[in-house]
Amino acid sequence: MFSGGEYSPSETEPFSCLNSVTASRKKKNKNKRRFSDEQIKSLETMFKSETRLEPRKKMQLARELGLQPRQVAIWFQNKRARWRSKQLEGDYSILRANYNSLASQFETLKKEKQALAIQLQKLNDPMKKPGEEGEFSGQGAAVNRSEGEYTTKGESDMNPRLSNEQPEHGLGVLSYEDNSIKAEYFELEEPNIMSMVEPADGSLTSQEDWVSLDSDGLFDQSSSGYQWWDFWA
Amino acid sequence: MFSGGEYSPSETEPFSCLNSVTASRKKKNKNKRRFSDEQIKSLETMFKSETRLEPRKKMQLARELGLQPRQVAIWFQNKRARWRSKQLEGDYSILRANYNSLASQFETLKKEKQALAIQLQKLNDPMKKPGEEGEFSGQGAAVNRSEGEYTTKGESDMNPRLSNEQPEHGLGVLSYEDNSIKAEYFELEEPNIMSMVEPADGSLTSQEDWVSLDSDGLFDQSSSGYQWWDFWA
DNA sequence: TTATTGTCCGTAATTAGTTCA
DNA sequence: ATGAACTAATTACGGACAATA
Repeated sequence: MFSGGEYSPSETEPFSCLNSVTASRKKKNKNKRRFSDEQIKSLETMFKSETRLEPRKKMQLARELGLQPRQVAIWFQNKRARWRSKQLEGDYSILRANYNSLASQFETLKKEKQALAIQLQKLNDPMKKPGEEGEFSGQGAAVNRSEGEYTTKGESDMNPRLSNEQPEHGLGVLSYEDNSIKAEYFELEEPNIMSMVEPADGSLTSQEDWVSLDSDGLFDQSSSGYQWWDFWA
Repeated sequence: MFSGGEYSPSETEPFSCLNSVTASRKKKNKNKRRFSDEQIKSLETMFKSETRLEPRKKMQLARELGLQPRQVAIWFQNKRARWRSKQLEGDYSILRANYNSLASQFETLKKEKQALAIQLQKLNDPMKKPGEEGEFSGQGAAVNRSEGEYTTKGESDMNPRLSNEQPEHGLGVLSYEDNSIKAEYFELEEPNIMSMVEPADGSLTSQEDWVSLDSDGLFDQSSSGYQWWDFWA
């Protein structure tokens, strides 16, 4: 029902200025902004087919919905903005999932490589005692090592190319000083995990006191205190 | 009087209703909205020390700046929101950098493993023709394989744990069917790269026609058309 | 219990700066 | 080079929710 609905400042009044009204009825009324569900639905549908509106359809839509063309235009602008930030959120969780996936693949790959190295060592020199598991430290090109010499503790200088600067934000790419991957990047974000702090909320890291959550360096340099870009933007 | 900044609807008038006013001075004046630089500066400073302020200081600050307490409160809310989304952006680029780093480490690790496998094979049976390079497909626990048996084409079922559901958004974690890492996740986002499509813009993936960018599956399932959560949210 | 207060969220609308036909 | 349309950043509002008095 929501009797209110319309509201529309109409073509003749370019500004709405919904003052007073203050002491509104508790429930209904819907005295001011917030387009009606049908208006929203139409706009949404339109947006799905084209995120930008040609003047043609803008006018038409505005007439149909009883809104000013300006309002339709603004709605589309805001919608695009909202959409972009939603996009970012989605991309983020996908990227995080991919990262976690890759990380565990990395771990198993490392184990496999270790296994191969051990086998190789056994074949190479069956008499050696199995203390430090040996591996290559090579770059993949220098494969044909003579025979028995390994450098212990591989993965040390794996790829030097990562050390280029990151002028973007003064961000320093994190050079993976040790070769353990820090396991899951952020626990895959099931809502149940955050729920200890604040039960009903679907957002990502946001919360009133999320600052206290990642205290053990899960993010390595992000999301803990505040640093670099946050203020002074 | 006070043609300048102030505006403040004052304590007596809870609503502002700034219509007309239209014909404004070109440069100065700053008609309505937009607090003055000093107000902003104070607010910003305050925010830096405490992102949420107790009613005590809210009042004081409001008096100092000639704003309604409500405005101060709202400014802080909005600021917190802006800050969070900035945070997300930062986290995203860090995560992407880490992903790229990990990906290239993964590549070199894979090469190294391959190299070991080849060596092993050579030692194992020097007479065999070097067709399919053999590897383990094992899970890391079953390391001590008898000796000569390899399964060609490793990495197939590397980690089954990734296939748990992702109820969050209906997002399907992307199971890495092939073992090539797709190289750089998104080219490290130097502004110069985007500049082919739209020169001056610092945002992340946003652009009017960014849809045409990742045509070969860089994001695998993100950022190409639109799917799941975007509309119908 | 209900009423108050504070927070976050989604969103409408405004402003300033940029782009383009 | 003027103006229409866009973007990004802001200001502001109302509703949902939680803690509290």
